[in-house]
Amino acid sequence: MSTTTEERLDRTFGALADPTRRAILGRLAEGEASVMELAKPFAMSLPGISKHLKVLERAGLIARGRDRQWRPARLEAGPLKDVAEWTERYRQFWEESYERLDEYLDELQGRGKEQGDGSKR
Amino acid sequence: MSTTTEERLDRTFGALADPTRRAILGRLAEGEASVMELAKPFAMSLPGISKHLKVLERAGLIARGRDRQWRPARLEAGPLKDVAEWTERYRQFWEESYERLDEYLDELQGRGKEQGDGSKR
DNA sequence: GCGGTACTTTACCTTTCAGTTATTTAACAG
DNA sequence: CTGTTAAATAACTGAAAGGTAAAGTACCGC
Repeated sequence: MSTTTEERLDRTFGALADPTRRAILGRLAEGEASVMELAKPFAMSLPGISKHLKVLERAGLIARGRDRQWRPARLEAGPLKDVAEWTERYRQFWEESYERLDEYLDELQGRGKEQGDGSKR
Repeated sequence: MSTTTEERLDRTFGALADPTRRAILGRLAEGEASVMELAKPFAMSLPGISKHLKVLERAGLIARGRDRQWRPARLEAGPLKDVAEWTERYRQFWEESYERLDEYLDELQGRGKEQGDGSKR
């Protein structure tokens, strides 16, 4: 039951795989907000928003407070750090493609005449 | 039809929200591999792996080649760059908590006497 | 062509997900 | 206590996800 890193990433990525939930996080980056406030930009019922908040809460991306009849939500970015760290491992691969693109552009510009090119790898 | 950034992020985060698929990407970071090779570590049928590969391909995270009867997959990290950039916006929020922790530790250690501190925010 | 290897596709099943409306709980204002 | 506002919960629906077994496709070696 001890929620492994893998399970945490599952929930975090799962929570982020929805535009409404990402937009809610975007709003919360500006400060905490009530459910009504969070719902305003969306053509969605309140229970719908409530459900999204529960998903975000389960992923640890938000925490809920209490202010009289309001239950404000606030951003908890811890899981996003895990996402950033997971992603970081692949940085070389997307930077690499720019390197290859640069090479290719060099080739086009100047000495463009190596061979017919059978396979990329 | 023009696949917006939002839709691309949906598919990317969605694809990453599964441990099998993340493990496949991890394997592909070491170089391209056939479906059999990719399937080996998992207790899952070949069609299962095939489906996961299709999800990854739709998200643009892998590309498929052809080498005789094999259809090797290779990593395409472009979408991960988008993830890194999306996440970056929230960096201040997870670093912020460490700052507060640092402050707290400073307070405990040495000059613990700024003010009474009524509310955490 | 035939048999084997490496997949992909199809058809199906079960579980989860995103959304709804209707009902219930909680906190306040008179 | 009554009514109103804020939100959560329940019950339901349709669609998508994740898995399987079985059939189909593509390529190779002989």
